[in-house]
Parts: sequence; structure tokens; C-alpha cells
Amino acid sequence: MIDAKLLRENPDVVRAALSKRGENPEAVDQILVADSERRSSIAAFEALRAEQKTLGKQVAQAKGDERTALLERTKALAADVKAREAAANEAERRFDELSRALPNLVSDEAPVGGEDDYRVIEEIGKPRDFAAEGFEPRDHLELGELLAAIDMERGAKVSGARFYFLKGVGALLQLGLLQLAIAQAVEKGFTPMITPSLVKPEVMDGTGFLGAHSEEVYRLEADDLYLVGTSEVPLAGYHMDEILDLSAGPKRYAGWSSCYRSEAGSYGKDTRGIIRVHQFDKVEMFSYCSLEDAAAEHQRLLSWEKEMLDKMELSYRIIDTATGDLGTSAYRKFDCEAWVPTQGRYRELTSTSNCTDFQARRLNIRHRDADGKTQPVATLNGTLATTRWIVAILETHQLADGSVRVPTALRPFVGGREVLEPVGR
RNA sequence: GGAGGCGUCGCCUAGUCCGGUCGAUGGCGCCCGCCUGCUAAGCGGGUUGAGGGCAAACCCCUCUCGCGGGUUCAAAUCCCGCCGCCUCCGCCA
Repeated sequence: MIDAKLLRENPDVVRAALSKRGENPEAVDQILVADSERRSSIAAFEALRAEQKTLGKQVAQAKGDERTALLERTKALAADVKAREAAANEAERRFDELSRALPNLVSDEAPVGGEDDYRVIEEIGKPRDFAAEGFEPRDHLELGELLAAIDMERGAKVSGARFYFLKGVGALLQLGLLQLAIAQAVEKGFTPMITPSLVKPEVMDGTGFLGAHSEEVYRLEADDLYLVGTSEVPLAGYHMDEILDLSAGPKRYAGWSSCYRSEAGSYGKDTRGIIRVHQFDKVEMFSYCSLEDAAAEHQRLLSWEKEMLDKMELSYRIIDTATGDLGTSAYRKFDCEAWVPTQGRYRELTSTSNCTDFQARRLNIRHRDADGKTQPVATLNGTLATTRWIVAILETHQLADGSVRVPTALRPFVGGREVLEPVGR
């Protein structure tokens, strides 16, 4: 949610952000009208209410005829007060509704444009040259089937398209990845968390996932709960309606959860393998910090993502996501994309967002600044490991015979093996 | 699933039966000041959060006793619904 004061005093800043996101800046004018209506109706109600209270106090002390006269006046007032209050509440609700529909501001440093207008910040490692090595790489699903690590067919049989079983070394690889991620996070001072997968509407809405892309969120209608698409959601909700003490620095949590996404609107995309699935697992970093510290914290999250990716011995690049591709909540976003040999392109493995005070305002999360005043906090998130990493790991480290070399860091989780060998069915 | 109890401004707590002087009591903690070789004690004051009026500060006003409705001139207090916690019973993994 955008600060109402900023909206009122600097509407052009908000209009500019909307334009950069490719959205209609006229939404701002509507809100400004709603804001002024809200304020005038509040003032009208409060003036009347003050009068009613004054009279009420006189009633309490008056006797006889005087009391009867006062009661007559105040009874007449009561209905008016009630009507003004209802009008003020409605104006407030309307303003809130419009405000909540606005996405966050955008960083001046983010490249302007759509999905393809990202800026490459850094490339790490060189994509492996299979042509030079003299063999055609197999894709991750073929490898996963050879290793008896991934079973898509039975996933579809049991749950439908975009579901899968990880089995054997596949299951072990994922558990290893996630455990390495948790271990690294703990080492950096994060509090590890295993989070609820179902959240209330106000939490899902507070994180900004019920806006433009709400159709990608699974909802359990009978219980009025949402399945989370990332542990960012419960971790943001964790401190909802609280005033935090950030005097000792950011509060950092590492959430482990399954993630559920309906992938509505992506029919036909990435239908093969486990690149794009309805359910996967993830370890996510989440920080609460002061607004002033947010940009620096964002860089820290990015560096921890790189550290984790380096352990997987992958080639990847870092992109600065363009303004049109930030999503509702992010002010700036960096993705790390790993090279996927059989696709001949980079695919997102991590994503770290600085949501500034956007989510915190919606979720009512504040802290006390140096002057003791309450201020909205900044929230940031970043991926430390997900199921999808297995795609890049299998493809990158495959050998000509279909076996796969295991990155050193993961070996303890697959019984110390250096190479995973194909197995008969 | 059934029965009962509870929910007050950081923590504890008075107030709720019987509506108005609650614009919420007291203690602890915390902050400021006085006193004081230092510390402690003592003394005095302050200490929920949000919104509106204002360029802003002081200030003024409104809301805030789990949440939402209702009754009433007036609700922490009466009524209804919901949520959460605790105890007991039943059922189940």
C-alpha cells in the first residue's frame, strides 16, 4: 500500500511508477478524490460526534425539565451522528479499497520496460559446452527417469498434470538442497521456520498476491483459506499487527515450505518435467528491516543466494528485473538464472525482492525509529533453494552415459556418492 | 463435536452484577527530572495505538477495553454473532 500522505503530496511520483509498470496512471486521480471525500466526511462526523458527547454529559447531570429538553435535542442528534458515521466509514472503505489496488512504487535504478527489458548485472561461470565434449545433453526429465529420481507419469495419474513424484536419489537431492539452504541461513543468523501452508485472506492480500495475479493462487473456498505459493506469505503475516524492535538490526527468517501455484495462464508452457509445477518445495529468506536499510539488505540477500548457487557449481547470471515485471509488491527485484543446457537459455532459480514498506503497510507491521516514533518496516525476500534447482543440477552435471556427477556439497545427502548412475526400472 | 471459564493501553491487575463522575484503577517495567561521592532507595512527572484539523510544532477533536453488529440520548459495562486461549468430556490419527 502506498503512503496516503505521499499520494496526496506527491501524486506525480505515484503516477510515474504506474506508468513505468505499464499501468494506467489515472488511477491516482480517482484515489485523490476518494481521499478528499474521506477526509471531509470524517471531519463532518467527528464534529457532530463531539457535540453529541458534550450533550450526553449534560444529560447525565441534568434533572427534570432541563433533562427532558436535553434528551429531545440529543435524540434528534443520534440518528444524524449514526448516518455521518456510516458515511465516513464508507468513504474510508472506498479509499482503502482503491489504495490497496495500487502496486508498489518502483526503484529509479530498475530498468524501465517489460519482461524482456531486464538488465544483466553479472554472469557467473561459463555454460558447459557439450558440443566440444562430443555428446548431446539429455534433458532433466530424461535424466531423472534414467536415475529413477523423477516420476511424472505417476504424478499425473495420482494428481494430474504438473504433479510428480520425486523418488530415490531425486528425493534425496531435494532434501539435501533444502537442508543445505537451511544450514547456510542459520549460519548467517536467520531463524529457521517451518510455516503454515494455508493462510487467511488478510494475510494473502497483505502480501499483495490477491491483486492482478490472484487467479494463480489456490483457494479453499469451504474454509476461506489460501494455499501459499511461497513461505514469504506466512512469514510476512508472522508479525502482522505488531510493532517490532529492530534496534539490533533486521529480523531474519528462513522459511521451509511446500509451495502451491495453479499456473493459470501458462497452459502449454514448460509442460515437460519439473520446471513449472503446481507444487514444489522451497527455502525462502525473509527480512524485516528499516526502510533506510532495505537497499543494503537486498544486496545481502542477493549475495547469500549467490553463495548457495555457487555450492551447486552452476553457471548463472543475475538480472535486474524490469519495472513491468516486478509484480505487485516489489520495488526492485533481482533474479538469478541458471543455464539450462537443453534449453540453451537461462532459467530463474532464485528471486529476491525489496518490497519496501508496501507489504508492511497492508499488514500493519511497524517499528520504532530513533525518535521513538512508529514507522512501517521494509520487508524483503529471497530464494535459497527450490525443487527447480534439480533441473539445472542434473543437466549441468550429466555425463555422456546418462549418469550425473553430484556437486561436492550435496554428496553427504546421497550417501556420499560422487556420481549417480542410471538404474533399471 | 459437547460443556464451562476467560480475553482491559509492554506485563500483571481494578472496574462489568446495578450503563453516565471510566476522558480506564493500582503495581511492575521503562523514560525524564530532583536528591545523591557512585549505585540503590526515596520524591515528582511521564509512558496504548490510529485517524482528522494545521505548512508544521504546540494544541484541539474523533476512534481504540479480542473482533463485528445491536439496544440506548449515552456501552469496558446490557443483547446477538464470530475469533482466540484455558479446563473437562466425547471421538480420532
